[in-house]
Amino acid sequence: MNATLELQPRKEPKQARARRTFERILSATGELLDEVGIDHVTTNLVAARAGVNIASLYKYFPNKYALLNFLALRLAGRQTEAIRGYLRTVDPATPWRQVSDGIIDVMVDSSRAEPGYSALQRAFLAVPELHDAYRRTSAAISREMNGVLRRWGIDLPERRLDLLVLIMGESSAALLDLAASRGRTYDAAIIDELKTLMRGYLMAYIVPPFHS
Amino acid sequence: MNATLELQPRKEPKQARARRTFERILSATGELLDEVGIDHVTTNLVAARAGVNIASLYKYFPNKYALLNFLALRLAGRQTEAIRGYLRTVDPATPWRQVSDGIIDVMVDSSRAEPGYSALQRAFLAVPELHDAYRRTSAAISREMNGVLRRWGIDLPERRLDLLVLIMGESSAALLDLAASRGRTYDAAIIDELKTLMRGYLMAYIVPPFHS
DNA sequence: TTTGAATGTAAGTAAATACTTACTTTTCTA
DNA sequence: TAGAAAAGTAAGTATTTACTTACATTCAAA
Repeated sequence: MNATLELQPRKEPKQARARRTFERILSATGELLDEVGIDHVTTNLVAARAGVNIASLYKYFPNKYALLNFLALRLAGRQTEAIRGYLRTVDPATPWRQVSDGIIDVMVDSSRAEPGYSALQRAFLAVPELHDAYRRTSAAISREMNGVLRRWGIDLPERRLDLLVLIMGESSAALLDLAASRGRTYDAAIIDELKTLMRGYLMAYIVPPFHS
Repeated sequence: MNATLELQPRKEPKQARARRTFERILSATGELLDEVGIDHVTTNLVAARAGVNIASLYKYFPNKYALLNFLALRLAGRQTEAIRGYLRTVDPATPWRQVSDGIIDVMVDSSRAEPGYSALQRAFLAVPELHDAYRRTSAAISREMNGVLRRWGIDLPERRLDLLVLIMGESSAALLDLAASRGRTYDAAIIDELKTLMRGYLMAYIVPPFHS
């Protein structure tokens, strides 16, 4: 719609009280995204849930999409960080199948800890205002994963690797969302299938006879 | 929100002129879903794009979600029908990998022919009002696919098969959406990867050594 | 302890949005 | 071809929604 919509926060909270207000706005947004869906999340509703005045919300965010954008980037950043952390600690000798499963477990844990995550993941593509956040997030995850894929012996040009990561990221996101949407606890059966799905995909590239 | 929101059309168009109006409303909805995203699709905008009075829209649909619900069910029904048609005509001796690829091609073709399809597929889970349409659609596709999976030698209880179909459907939908969202022509590279993804998943169940 | 900066809010406004009413025009049927 | 049913619309209304203004309170540095 408006090509030049400002998506950055107006200012950072500096005092402790302000940081609490800021965080309560973000938590409320995440909760409401899960509860009522992005269609029904309004800034007035967020402020009410957070227990702050609507004017306070607009002290920190110039508009609704800046708020969603900030939350989306934060949650995606935490998820990327969790994956990075896992990859740092995992024994390099661990079989790739196990690492693949491990990454999925990390994503589940980190999504579970963050209300609104899967709703936002979905909104990334549905809401034009969030496209940019989506692209930056994808790029960050690609950087993290490209090295892993190479270590597993997948020898492809950078662009191809990015594509693989994109495929894995999108299908994982969709299935995590699905697993979360049926009851508030993640559906373990769906998570298991997601692991199988990822292993099958990777096998096509790691175990040569199955390539195409 | 409102637990008893009516989601059925108010009435069917009976005369030819009325059918045209009805169709123009639906086309406009599909186009706008692609162009501005579900967040910015309003009934007034739909009516304007369709070139009909807003009151005409409400002659046929009691509210906005009934319109989205109707369109979602129609598009999903057409996609299911296209798959059914493909499966009827395909030679039973065709290798499963080829059939798997074929189904994806059918889905691509049928999505391409229907503006708004991928946006609605995404909205299915994001908008609570569409949850029911989603469940019915999933069930219809399961009926279609369960037989195929059995013919390919996947011997699992009905509930398990439903789960596999759900996984395949969701990841396909996500990647079709992705393929459509980057430029209006479907990104062929993503479609290829989707085929690899599905074959890898099916292999885990069809080729025993790779199960688990 | 003063004072300015940071934080917070009461009470709005303008615009957007979902939806209706009251009426006219078109089409079908007997 | 009259009359009724179906279809269509001009012109709204009520509500929601995003966002602001003008002012009050709290905090921290001097």
